[in-house]
Amino acid sequence: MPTLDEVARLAGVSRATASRAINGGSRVSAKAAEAVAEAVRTLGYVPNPAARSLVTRKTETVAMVVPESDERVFADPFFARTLHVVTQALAQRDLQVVLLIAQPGDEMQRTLRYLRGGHVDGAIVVSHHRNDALADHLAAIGLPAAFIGRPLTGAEKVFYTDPDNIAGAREVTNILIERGCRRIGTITGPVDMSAGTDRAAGWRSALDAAGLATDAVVEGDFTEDGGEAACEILLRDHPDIDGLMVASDLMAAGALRVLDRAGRRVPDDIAVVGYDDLGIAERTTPPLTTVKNPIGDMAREAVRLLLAQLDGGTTIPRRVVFAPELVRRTSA
Amino acid sequence: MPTLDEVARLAGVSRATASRAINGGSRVSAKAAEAVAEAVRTLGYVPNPAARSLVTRKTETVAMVVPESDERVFADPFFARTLHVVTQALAQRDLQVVLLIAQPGDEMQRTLRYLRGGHVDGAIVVSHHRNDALADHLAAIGLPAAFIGRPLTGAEKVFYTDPDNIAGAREVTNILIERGCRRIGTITGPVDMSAGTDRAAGWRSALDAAGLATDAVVEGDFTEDGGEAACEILLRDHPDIDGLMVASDLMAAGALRVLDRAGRRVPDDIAVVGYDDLGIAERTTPPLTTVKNPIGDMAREAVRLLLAQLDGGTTIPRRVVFAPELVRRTSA
DNA sequence: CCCGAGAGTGGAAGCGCTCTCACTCCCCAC
DNA sequence: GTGGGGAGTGAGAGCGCTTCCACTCTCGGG
Repeated sequence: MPTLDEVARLAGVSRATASRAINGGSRVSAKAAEAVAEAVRTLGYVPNPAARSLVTRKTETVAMVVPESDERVFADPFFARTLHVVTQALAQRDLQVVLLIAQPGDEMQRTLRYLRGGHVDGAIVVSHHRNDALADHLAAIGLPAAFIGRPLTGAEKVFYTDPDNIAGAREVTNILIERGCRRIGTITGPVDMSAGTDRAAGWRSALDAAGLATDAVVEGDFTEDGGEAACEILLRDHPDIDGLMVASDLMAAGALRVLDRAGRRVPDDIAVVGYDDLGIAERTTPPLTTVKNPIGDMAREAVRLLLAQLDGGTTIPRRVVFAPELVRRTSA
Repeated sequence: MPTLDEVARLAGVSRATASRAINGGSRVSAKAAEAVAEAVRTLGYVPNPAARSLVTRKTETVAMVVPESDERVFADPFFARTLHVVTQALAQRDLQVVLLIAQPGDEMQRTLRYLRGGHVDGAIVVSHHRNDALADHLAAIGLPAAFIGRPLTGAEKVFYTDPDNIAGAREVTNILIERGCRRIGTITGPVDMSAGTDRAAGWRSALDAAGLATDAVVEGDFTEDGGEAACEILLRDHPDIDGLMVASDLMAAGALRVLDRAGRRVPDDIAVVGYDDLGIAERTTPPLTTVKNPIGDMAREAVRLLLAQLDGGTTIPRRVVFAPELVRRTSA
């Protein structure tokens, strides 16, 4: 592997000039720049990133942290879409993305050590839970970071983007109320995630405003099987429900299967609404009325928040909240 | 950030001893080792990876290269499973995985520069195509690598694992022949991938042996929509087919939808077999008879091949081929 | 009692790069 | 003519670490 020294020698300049020529080239004569470029070409020189980052203290790498089981990461279109957008957005700045999938426990310790070790310049965190305490940890490490989805603890210490889940859930529940449902249940997300608690809160707020009962609640886990199981419990304990707000389309798909098996027609016997609108909602039978989760926008904004920190601008945490958008189909 | 120097000073030893104590600890007295460990703990010392890899010439990082559009990467369970297994296997050796998704073109150039730049110790390549010429490129760079799936060019220069696609396709096609199909078509994979050409070759070989016509061929692209489109063409051009071998379950799922719409009963009017058995095959209607693609084994083996190179053992290319395994369901 | 082996240690070189600083030009305004 | 300033350059320090080498010290065997 050729070094900068050899490039400089071949180009007939000093190592300092060669370095300047390679990085941006300001304060370098056209002649010198050309000679260096030529030398780089003939030698096939590629800068050694370790040496470079040893002195610049930059790695040009960003971690995408997903404190979740790998099965879920790939089963849920949410992650795919997020990773896609994040990767694209960071690639424009020539930043590499390292995907860190780590559940709480040993793996998480390894991940934190990795983040603390200076392997990356910053982190994007997605699908975090209360007990991973990532916001606190990252704030303690002092690593620039942006969260997608509001952390349940330590939110005030970090940058994050969040959909207005409370408003979204309230509005979509109102669709059920307006169409005449009087006994409305919900399958929530995990209560250790803000998307879980907020959407449940929105559901409750809509029912409270309408003077309806809020006891038909089962916690789900954002998976299809979990939605199925939750729906079975719900039907058993509250057989009279005529409306159902499910906190994610994936869970709703599972719930629809259960309703179908139970012989309940949707939306006639029971109207169902979901949440997310990431492709699944239009493929269920019947297609789901749902709320759009603007993950593309959120991911892009999270990248922007991260870059703002990397560029040395802000260090005072900022947050960006996205308004919900209803998508009406035939399930309610 | 504390440095090794500070650790050494606090422990009352030299930097050299502190370094030895931290890495393995051979040739270090128990007393010194304990003092260093204590100092590391109180200082919260984490080694600087850039400095370390500058001298060791190791990065403890492995790239997983996927020359494919990001949509496909996440739509196809093949990648999820592969990435999962690779990540798990490498984590046991404390190796980080960097996911590089890059289609031919500019992105590919960036990726190659990244690989050449010494950011990673090795690479696992999956879903490569003829024109990306990755085997040639990686061999030229001299980077330790292992391919999952035989490269169509340069296969002799690299380590790879491969399922025996020809045998698998032949055997699954024989199921169609044995059940009495006489007009058997195929939807192939992309012909610029070995999985595409090999499975088509296996299909052809089975038909040749049985003395049947091999003209009902349409090329697909390993996506669900592509399978749908290919099946429509096939039905239009060869309305008399009574058997269909599809080169992937995902495409077969699309084909089944087309057959359903066309009013053809499966398997009575037309028997269908797929390939891969990664979860989709059991969820289609009817469930697919298919061939198991042992991607877990292949991925693990690829990691083993890579580690063999990293550990300085072999440099003479080796390959491991996996025998096919039929999975009988109701579609044929 | 001495010598050699081996364990443990520290000094110092050096990995490949960036960047500060001091220097030399050269040009232009006065 | 002279002085000031900007453009271009190179010497050299130093980023934090590993590792070679030389050294000391402790034993056990002859």
